[in-house]
Amino acid sequence: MGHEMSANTDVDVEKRVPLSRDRLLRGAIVVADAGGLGSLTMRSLAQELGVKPMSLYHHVANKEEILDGIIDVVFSEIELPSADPDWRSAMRHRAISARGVLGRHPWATSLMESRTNPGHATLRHHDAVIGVFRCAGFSVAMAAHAYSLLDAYIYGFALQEAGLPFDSKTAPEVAEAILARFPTDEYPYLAELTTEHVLQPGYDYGNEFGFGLDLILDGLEMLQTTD
Amino acid sequence: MGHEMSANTDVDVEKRVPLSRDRLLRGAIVVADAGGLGSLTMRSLAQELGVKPMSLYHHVANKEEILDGIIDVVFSEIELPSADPDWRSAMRHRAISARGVLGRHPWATSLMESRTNPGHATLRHHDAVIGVFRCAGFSVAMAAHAYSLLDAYIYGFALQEAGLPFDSKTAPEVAEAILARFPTDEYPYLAELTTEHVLQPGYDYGNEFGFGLDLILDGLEMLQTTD
DNA sequence: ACCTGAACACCGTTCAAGT
DNA sequence: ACCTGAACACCGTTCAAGT
Repeated sequence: MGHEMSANTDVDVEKRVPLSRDRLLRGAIVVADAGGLGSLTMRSLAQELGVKPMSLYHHVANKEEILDGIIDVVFSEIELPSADPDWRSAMRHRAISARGVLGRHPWATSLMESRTNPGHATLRHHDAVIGVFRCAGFSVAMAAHAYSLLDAYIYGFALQEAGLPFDSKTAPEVAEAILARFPTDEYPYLAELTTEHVLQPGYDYGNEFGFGLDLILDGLEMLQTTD
Repeated sequence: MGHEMSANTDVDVEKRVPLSRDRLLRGAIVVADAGGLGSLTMRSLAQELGVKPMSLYHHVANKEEILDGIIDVVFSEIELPSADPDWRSAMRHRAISARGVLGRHPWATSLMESRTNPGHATLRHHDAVIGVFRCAGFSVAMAAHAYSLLDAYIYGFALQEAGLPFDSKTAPEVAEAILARFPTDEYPYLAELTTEHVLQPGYDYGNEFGFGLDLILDGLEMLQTTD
């Protein structure tokens, strides 16, 4: 439905614009956002772009290159950390931006596993983050530790969030359905946590992000001033 | 090669054993471990089991059920946390076990994103972890925070590790190749970190896991005693 | 009850042909 | 230079038929 609408409204505009690598990648992200990574095929992408499947091969060598490309576009959407001397707030800001971007492209996090061909935006992003730590006085080894920890947390949280069977808003209904499916006495702690926490009004799994992020930043701050 | 060997040595034994859901799932994990998730097809799995593709449908409804099933088998391989009153060491032990299991099945972490149908082993595992926190005196909300944080870190680290273009041992050669491909002056901090840290003899990315894990456990310990 | 051959509607990709 | 139709070797899955 949304897919068709986009094709209908844009088709006359897009028709005259010649296909380009950039337009191809943006189209791929639109398709993946709408229907998940499984719905992104050379044929579905071609249709989104108003072109035949074989035309795509004039702008990319194969589908692998598309996947590498859209990951790099996703990275380019994450705000670079500011050169603020306050590394903690720069890192906090950047972590929140990253989580937001990964939340808008739920297919992206799991795709990073198989991509070993980082693009320009990806490398520049990594460089900027490490730079903030180094300028704040972290040793090289400590910057590596900090970066590994922070990004593991961000990606892992995004992965968990993407895996939730509900969108944070409609949690209650679904949690209740899951709870009903398994015997409460077999998983007592899970049942307790679900009823007393997840099913409480106003619960939003997304809020858990800040807790972990601040705990990690606190720990890094302590190690740095102690060092 | 390894695939063929397994088929050759086991085919006579496996032939007489009737196909079962259990044997099917174990076979699927063998195939995915050997060639990645992309190599796991109904046809390749059937061949591994010495059977025709259509026979599989007698034991599972479809491929989705296989994916749900192997994720649950992977969860069952992770050691449950001991009922040790020392929650910190129980959690540390369990985190290391989880990371090891995910490292042996690199395809598993990214698969968790799309699985919204947790099996028995998965639920029991979650229940046991939450139980350790509750028994150690964590509030329900605090147990939820702690679990979300720890698992985000574990999954995220496993995802990063799976995405490395090298296995930890052969890091130097590959890192050098990557470094050569991009201009050092464009990514100065990345270059510095690579040459002065990653390329040092004895570097193993896997060692970063302990740093983050201990920082997180320290933070949780402090919050708990303060509370 | 368990297995299977043939067939269907899909994939990514190649190749030779069109403008 | 850019696009494409037909074809190839694959997918997951259905259905009717075998033992």
